Amino acid sequence: MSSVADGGDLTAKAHIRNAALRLFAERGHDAVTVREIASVAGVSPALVVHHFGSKEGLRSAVDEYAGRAFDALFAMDEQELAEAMTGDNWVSIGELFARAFPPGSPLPAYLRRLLLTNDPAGAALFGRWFAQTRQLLETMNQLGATRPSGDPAVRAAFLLVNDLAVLLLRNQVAAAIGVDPLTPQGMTRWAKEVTAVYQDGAFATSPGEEQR
Amino acid sequence: MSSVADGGDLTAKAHIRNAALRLFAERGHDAVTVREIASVAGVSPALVVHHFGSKEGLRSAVDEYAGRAFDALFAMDEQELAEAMTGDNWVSIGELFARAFPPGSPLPAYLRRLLLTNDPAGAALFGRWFAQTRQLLETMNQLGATRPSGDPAVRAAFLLVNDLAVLLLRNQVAAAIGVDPLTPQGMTRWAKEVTAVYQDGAFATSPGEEQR
DNA sequence: ACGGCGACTGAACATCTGTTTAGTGTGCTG
DNA sequence: CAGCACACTAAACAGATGTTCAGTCGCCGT
Repeated sequence: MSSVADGGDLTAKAHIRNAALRLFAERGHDAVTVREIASVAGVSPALVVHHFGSKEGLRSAVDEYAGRAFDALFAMDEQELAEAMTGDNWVSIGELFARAFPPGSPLPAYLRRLLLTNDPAGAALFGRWFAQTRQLLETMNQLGATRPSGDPAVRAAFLLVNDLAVLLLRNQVAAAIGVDPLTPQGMTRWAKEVTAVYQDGAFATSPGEEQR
Repeated sequence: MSSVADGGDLTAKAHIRNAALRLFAERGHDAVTVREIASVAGVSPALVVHHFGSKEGLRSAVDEYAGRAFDALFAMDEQELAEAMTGDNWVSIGELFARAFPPGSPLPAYLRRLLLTNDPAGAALFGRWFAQTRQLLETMNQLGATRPSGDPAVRAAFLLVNDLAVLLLRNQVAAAIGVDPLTPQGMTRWAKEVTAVYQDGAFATSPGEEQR
């Protein structure tokens, strides 16, 4: 769990996994060499294949490890979550991330790789999150906390994808608005706008136009 | 412009650029070899470095080419665009893409790579789009088409990022809702929900107050 | 016809890649 | 203590990688 004390009492295998996670997240799987991972982990290249069979084995081990960490974010009681989300209090995935991981964690960046390199691990993760979002909205709907939608699947995908966008484009957003949206300050600024739009909309309902 | 007749009267240099664009978009810069690009383009590996100096040179040539194509999407008259966007008619970036590029175009996937890797080309592109989105909202605001926001920068980033998310997560979204959101059918389904949320919000206004 | 020039190629080169092999030390178990 | 399993390493290997080199071909102006 902790990534602050990387020189702690971790096993060499864990060191390798952590080094690979960080390097994969920063530069992508193919741009990172086994020798590099081994060097960062402070071991010999031969040891990483000894422990993980191959570079591909290491990759899937990291995928599984990261996937487990991500799923833990969503593993809260859904009913409780739905009740906490009354109207003006949308808990975004970004907030869950910032709450669970230390500031310098490579996990957000790894999620980006996972989702954008269309590998099966990312697809599976997205599928699970989509199902959970959809169910969450259904529950909130029954609580009267949401406006009903004519297309619940697309509505859920839209909200999920919007949340993920902040994670995926974190760096670009930070450069644009001047503050990292995953820091506390950035998050409150971001959340205020998200809440405003999700509550009242962004467009003026035009005076003469028809109301749907 | 045209990518339909790839075997047409294009110069070999253009063939190489196109092949690289497609392969880079599909599998990432580092996972593609010069020999592979040459093979797809039907030329020798030596020719690609003859024309582009190095693999890195080819990469930046492709970046520039793609960036030009992307910017062309936004190069419409802003005032006109703002007026077209009255309330229930938000023209998303995804729609601009689908309107400009043929279905099988590698450009959406390349945009994903561009924004995913933190290379300067992607950052510059996002910066330009952010500025344009912000100005568009400002214009729409003056036309009374939008609800004013307390934080225009974040509002613009939020809307831009939401649009981009559909492009970035296109495959996952397609798997989740059962239709590619960049096809006409997918776009109308998606746009309907986006419009609904942007117009009326997604949450019920606080319980006990004003149910529709 | 000729000379030059640029597109284009096959083969070679040095380097880097993931992986293998053979081996060293170390701690645990009988 | 003997035996053994396991973490770990240095060195080497085969193949792939980006790039270079020497040279061929075909076109175009003179």
